[in-house]
Amino acid sequence: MSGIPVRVVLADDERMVRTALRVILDAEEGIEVVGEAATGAEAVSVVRELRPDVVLMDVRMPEIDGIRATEQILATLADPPRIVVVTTFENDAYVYEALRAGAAGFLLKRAAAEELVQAVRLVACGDSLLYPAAVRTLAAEHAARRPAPAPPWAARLTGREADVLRLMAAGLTNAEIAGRLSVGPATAKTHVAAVLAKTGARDRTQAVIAAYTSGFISPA
Amino acid sequence: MSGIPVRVVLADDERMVRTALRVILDAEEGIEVVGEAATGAEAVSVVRELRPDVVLMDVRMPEIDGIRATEQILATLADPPRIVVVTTFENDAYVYEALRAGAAGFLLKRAAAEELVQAVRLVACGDSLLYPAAVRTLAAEHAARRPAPAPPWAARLTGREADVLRLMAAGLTNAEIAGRLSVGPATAKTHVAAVLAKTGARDRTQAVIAAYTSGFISPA
DNA sequence: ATCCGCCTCCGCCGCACGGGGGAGACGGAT
DNA sequence: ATCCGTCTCCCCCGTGCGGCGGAGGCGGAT
Repeated sequence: MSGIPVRVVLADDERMVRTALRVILDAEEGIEVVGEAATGAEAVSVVRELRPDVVLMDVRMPEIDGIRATEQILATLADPPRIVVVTTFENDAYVYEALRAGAAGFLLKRAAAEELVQAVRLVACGDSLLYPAAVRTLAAEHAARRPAPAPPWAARLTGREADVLRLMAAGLTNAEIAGRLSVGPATAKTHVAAVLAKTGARDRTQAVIAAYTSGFISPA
Repeated sequence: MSGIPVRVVLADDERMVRTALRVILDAEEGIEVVGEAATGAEAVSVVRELRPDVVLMDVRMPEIDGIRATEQILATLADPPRIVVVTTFENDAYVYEALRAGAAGFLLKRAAAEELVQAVRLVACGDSLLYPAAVRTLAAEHAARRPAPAPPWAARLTGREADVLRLMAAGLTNAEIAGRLSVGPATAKTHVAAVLAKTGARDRTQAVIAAYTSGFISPA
């Protein structure tokens, strides 16, 4: 490292913010702020011209917001810079939008100067991402979805009943379920009735809903 | 910062890895490796005794793996250290498990020394998380789930029909839907029929399935 | 040998459901 | 003034569905 400095472009509609960031970053060894932009459109052209290593991109900007600017930069440039999206609010929607747009990192404006510097260094040298507490939410959300809220009745279902519930959740009628399982229609009905009783569902629709909401089957 | 050094504990079953990490980290200003552990159980007791700021935890270890060790540390200690999980493989399952266990960060063993150092500094100074490319997957997964696979019929549903579909997906019968919307049963039936036609569903169950799988309503 | 859980089937019955029509009222679009 | 989409409601009809009870076979547990 530190052979050639990390070249950074700042994109923010407020001059003061840009100045503050520039002061912080220019004071650092191996980091050089090479350009600024006040709008999303300007950011795109500046980046296209200067080809920086890292872009600090504000989300809220006139003309084109940071998200779209990020999309455009990543879509139109070969070997694009790593883009760190900067925002004031820890708004989930922005985080996800930024990630979807292809941002390499995400940073809050209230982040400490150290965090800012490390963020720039980090995204510059690796394919790593930097994150504020928002990731906790993302991760927790994902984690919460994984082990499922534990369906209490799932364990009580017999193997055959589980099969039937899966087929019910696929939208099959009793007759179709019977055909698929190579059993008589009466048998299918019996299993369905058992599933309804064990899931506490009033009808097959509620049973299917329970199957989805409990994670017994995934929407995918 | 740099007032008091960041105190780090290394947990990895291979001595060579521990040594390598120690060499890298000890060379850094403001970072001090204060302890090592070769097993998950050992990691728990060492951390309990030394109270470090950061723990670099290998996932694959004898007796207790890194994930469980992380869980135990976070569950039993007040003011626990920030734990960075280190692994060789970019295995998604490990990432999610680690996050679920409460790890503050995630790092690949093939990460550059710089990344390692910055990871330690980062988790030590803020509530920030550090990430390798695996986050891309996580984020992409989340992003992919957000805008939904675009339900083509959703736009074709009228406001009332959308209401009805939501109530259908809640497990209500036609009569109940009518009551909830303060309309006659016949009207509810009409709307239901329209929903079935537009979603291409054969019966209400299939319509509800479509609502779930298309993201029209969320399992949560 | 006995019990119990699971799977397999059988009837009967009531009803909500879904298909196929038609119809009136309101509002916005042109 | 006319059309069209939406919401509202009505009829009939067939049937799949769900509730009820009963039955036989088969395997494991004790």
